[in-house]
Amino acid sequence: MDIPKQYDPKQAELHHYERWETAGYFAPEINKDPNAPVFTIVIPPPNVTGSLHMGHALQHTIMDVMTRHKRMTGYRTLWLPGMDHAGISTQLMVNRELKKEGKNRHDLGREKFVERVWKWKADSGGQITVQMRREGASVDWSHERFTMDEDLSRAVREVFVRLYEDGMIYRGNRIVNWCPQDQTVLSDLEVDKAPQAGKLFYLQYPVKGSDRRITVATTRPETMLGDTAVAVNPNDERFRDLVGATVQLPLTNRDIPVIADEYVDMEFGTGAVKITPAHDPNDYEMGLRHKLPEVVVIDQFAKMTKDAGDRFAGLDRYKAREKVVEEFEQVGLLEKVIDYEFSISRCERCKTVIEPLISTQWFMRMDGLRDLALELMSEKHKPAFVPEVPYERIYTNWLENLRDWTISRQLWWGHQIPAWYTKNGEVVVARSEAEARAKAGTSDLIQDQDVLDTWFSSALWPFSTLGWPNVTEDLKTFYPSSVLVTARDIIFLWVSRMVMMGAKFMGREPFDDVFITGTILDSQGQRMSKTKMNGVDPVEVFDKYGVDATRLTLAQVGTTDIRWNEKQVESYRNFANKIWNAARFCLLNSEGASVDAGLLVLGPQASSPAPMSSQAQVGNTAGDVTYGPSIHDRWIISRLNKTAISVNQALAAYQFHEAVQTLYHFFWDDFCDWYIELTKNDVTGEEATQQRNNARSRVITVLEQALRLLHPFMPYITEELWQRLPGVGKQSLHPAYADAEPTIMLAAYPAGDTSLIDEEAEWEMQATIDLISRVRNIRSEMNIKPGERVRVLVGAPDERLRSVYNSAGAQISRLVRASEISISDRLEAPRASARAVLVGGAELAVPLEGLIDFDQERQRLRREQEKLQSEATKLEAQLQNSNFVERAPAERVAEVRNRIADIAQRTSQLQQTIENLQ
RNA sequence: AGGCACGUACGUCAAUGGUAGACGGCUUCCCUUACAAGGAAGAGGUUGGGGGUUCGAAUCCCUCCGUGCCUACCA
Repeated sequence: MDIPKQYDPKQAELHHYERWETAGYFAPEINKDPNAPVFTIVIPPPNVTGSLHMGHALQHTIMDVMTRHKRMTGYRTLWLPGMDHAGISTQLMVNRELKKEGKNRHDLGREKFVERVWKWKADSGGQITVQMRREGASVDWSHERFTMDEDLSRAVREVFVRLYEDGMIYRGNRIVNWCPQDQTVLSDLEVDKAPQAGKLFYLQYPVKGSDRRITVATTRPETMLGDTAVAVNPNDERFRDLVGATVQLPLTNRDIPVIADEYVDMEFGTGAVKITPAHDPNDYEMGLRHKLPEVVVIDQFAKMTKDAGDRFAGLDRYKAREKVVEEFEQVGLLEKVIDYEFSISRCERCKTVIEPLISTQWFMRMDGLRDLALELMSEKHKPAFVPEVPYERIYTNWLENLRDWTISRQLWWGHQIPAWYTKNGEVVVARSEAEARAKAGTSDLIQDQDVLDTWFSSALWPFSTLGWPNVTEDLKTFYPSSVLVTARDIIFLWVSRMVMMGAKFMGREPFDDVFITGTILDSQGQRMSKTKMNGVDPVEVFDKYGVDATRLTLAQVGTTDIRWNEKQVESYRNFANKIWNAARFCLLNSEGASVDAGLLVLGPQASSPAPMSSQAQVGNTAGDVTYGPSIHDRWIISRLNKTAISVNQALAAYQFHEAVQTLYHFFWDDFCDWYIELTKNDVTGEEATQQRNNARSRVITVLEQALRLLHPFMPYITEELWQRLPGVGKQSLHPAYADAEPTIMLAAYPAGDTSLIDEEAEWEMQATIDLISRVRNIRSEMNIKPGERVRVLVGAPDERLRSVYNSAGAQISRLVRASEISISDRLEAPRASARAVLVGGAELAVPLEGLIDFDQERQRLRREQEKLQSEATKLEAQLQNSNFVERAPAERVAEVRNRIADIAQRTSQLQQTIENLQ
């Protein structure tokens, strides 16, 4: 058999995915057990414009680990993929294309433009679906959905109509975030706020009928043209007499009142605020309170209107700012200008500065929906956030302070609002134009030109993708989903809205749990972003280290923020190579052997022979009777079962880091470093004896179980190797998948069996490991050449220990390169020996005639003694404390006493040894 | 401004209130017939500072210092 010495991830990544996909292994229908429990995840739909970034790779890895684990455990699993139409992003993308052709969307007109977007999607959208296949994501592509699919669009219209009929959607005039570039309204969540250096202008307004002036401070002088009041705090002594007065608004011929409002902060600026209800959200609110007129001086293109006055009309807002300041200076009303840093709002997509404008938009009333979500949390504790702290509170606090949601957008790409207007301006909301005509009693209707916020359709994702409003089999089977995996920055934008919509239209939460992943930062601790150019491309990492190594790195990120560290991936690349070579060893020694779970049951309870390796436990048939199992055989089975139990527990608790660590150490430390080494003598025998073949079968069976355990994390290498193992086949599959062709992804996940945990074997094995480590330590410290053989003398008063050492004698000799090993009840060794103290009062000596430096040896032993002594000192101090002895659990106190006794024995043995060296 | 996290080895991160660990890096030795992407043996910590609760604190409480995130507002 020809197996390369190095694992080549690309080779393994080439074929398996396609086979899994075309064979239908990802689809829930592959599971033939009618009573199988169900596990569902809906993917957070990436933007159709997007390509894979680290955040996706992280989320997908975690979702895939869970899905593959559940699938192997026998669940009917659905991981539903799809994409979001991403209104603004996509429209921008196509706009840019048009620009290159010297056109804009208005040249095409709405219909042609939308066609063009669909064409763009067909040609170059959905890069990410290719990358997801590379990742190994076991999503069911037959369930792939797009938020603009006809079915999903129908769900959108249905929800809109029902909410409208319930009075929860309304049309109104409000101040909104307006993007002058994209020509659309934006929700608060689509606006980026960032501090920026600017200036604060102090403007003086003359008070009528007096020679006083009142000074207001502003960062946006151009808006003064639309001022309709000056506000002061009612408790402010400085302005008390001015409340009710009239001021002459400079550069205009308007008179405006001085009003009093609690909102005004006396400490800030001059304590007097100019009020521009049409161009500032807070002023707008105040305007409503005081019934102030709204003078619109800036239009939707951020240019000044004619109401700004003839001199300003048509000017860009920043030009107008300069001119206003200039004119104030000329008339001597500019008091001062100071440098001032304030935060400025920009469009999240195009980065243009937002202009607050009053405009007619559609809104969703959130109070009722909010209450439904809060009720789910308080009464059913759904959804359960992982980690619960701090996300549950962040989520509920936000809900409690929720404002109405602006749902209309002035875009062409998206779900056009299902509202029609008659000639008389009547509004008809309907599921279709036909229904609208019937309702209105006329066919002379014009549909609202706006589309819905992209997040409107995303909010329906957990049920719209399953066929709602039809009550389909999918909907009945897979709703609610089991867990949502996402990043923390869309808890409000998306998670909360799905919960509200799920509660409203499905009557229950859309998912049981919400797993919030950590954030992957760059090596400087900065967030990765396109603008900073500090992102790491997951595909490049795949190419360099392999998908499996990258997945392992990402899986252990879990919920904590971490700095990206390529060294970690490299280390898991090495781990993959270790797996490869362990398998290589097994395969090179596999003649006459076969995977057989029966060989793994070696305990006294081994019972009837019934080969059922597909059972989700590590075998259950009679073991090797002819040639009794060795300690290391019993030991590795114990370790394997402990590992399986621990990994299952960790996964159930979303402890991915724990699961990865457990698997890593089981495979590398227990299986490779000890088990393979200890079993090598038997496995590499020249003669094809039953004993050799059993040993071969056993090691290959342990390997097979380990590959299953690793599969959810490392799908490619495990499948690649598993396919090569002798003895795997249909019988390896979980019973629910009995019809499928053999694949590790449908094999039964080892559950672990507590009855196969063998503490006795673990203790005995530990004694052996201890002995080997001691001899190696001596070799190393005494600078004994690797090729040089040593004699090992062991004295063990305990009979059990002697038998342990005896039975492992050959392996020990091999691993410490001993020429001979002699075990007796009392150590008798030449004076010129290096010595060590072992467990249970046993001692060890390595005769080093002519090699030993007595001084050096004494020092080595004293260091050993000191280590023990300092530990003993601490423990004794604990025992001195009567409170500890009285109050700590008896078990704990006993532990300390035992340890002290053990140390005392070792110390005195060491003392003896040192004295004998004199 | 308010709120919330975090601070552990040189680096990145673990650790139900019970002897602080892993990986990488570092030192020494070894291309020993699965693997040098490897093997063996080591060094490295008063868990940011101070105080408290407790028999016992990395862990719980207070405080200071440092870092990050979120929310609101900054006229």
